[in-house]
Amino acid sequence: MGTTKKELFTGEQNRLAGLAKALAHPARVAILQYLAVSNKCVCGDIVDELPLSQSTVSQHLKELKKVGLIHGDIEGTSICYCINPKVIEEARLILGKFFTKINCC
Amino acid sequence: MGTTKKELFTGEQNRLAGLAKALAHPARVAILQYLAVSNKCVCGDIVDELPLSQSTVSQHLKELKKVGLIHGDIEGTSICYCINPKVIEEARLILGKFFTKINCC
DNA sequence: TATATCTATCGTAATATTGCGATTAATTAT
DNA sequence: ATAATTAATCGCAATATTACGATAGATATA
Repeated sequence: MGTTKKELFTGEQNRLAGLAKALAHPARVAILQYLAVSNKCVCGDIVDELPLSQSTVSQHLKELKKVGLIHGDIEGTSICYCINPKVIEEARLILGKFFTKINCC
Repeated sequence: MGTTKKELFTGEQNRLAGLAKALAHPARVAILQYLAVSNKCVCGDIVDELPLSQSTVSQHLKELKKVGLIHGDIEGTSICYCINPKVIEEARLILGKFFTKINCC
């Protein structure tokens, strides 16, 4: 046990849950906000921006990458992280649709 | 360690993360969807609806209650769970605002 | 080549989550 | 009063998450 029984739910329910999970930590919310305001695809100074260690930030970036919300491109010695607008839009749509249907009653 | 350092982030970032966390499991997504479609404030037959045990469902309901997305009122021997439209609206607004700001670049 | 910088990953520890069965507490029905 | 139903909670086990320091691998610079 301890593992979510994903196979018992629909693909959409799992996708929504997966996207929500990516946003379920304030550090990851902060990372996305930071990437958004620094219009240039900001790289590893996310670490300087956040009050967390380099390895911890790296782990959070990995989570965001996993669901596709960001992607990282090698830029010399550092890595340039960018928001993936398509997945942001997907998340907006899925969550928007969800709330619309929920709010009906 | 193992605990999120909430104090290092803003109230809004933590609230967004908290609401997202509530949606970060397909069972809780399914519960909210079920409560929404069954227009009468449905009670404990959520358990029959979900492929999980009674105690597990109860735990998920507790999570949803914790952030305020639902509330339960005693109705005789059973408990009537309802969606809290105000918190649904709050979540919609917070997430909507978030995605609008993120999607700008 | 040697050195510095950057980031991923490993190893470890603490805590949280998910899930279940069993029990408990409360209410309703007999 | 007793039995049945409902839902929360307890106890337990397995796995996941969060966080850090240390290390490793890659690329740039001296």
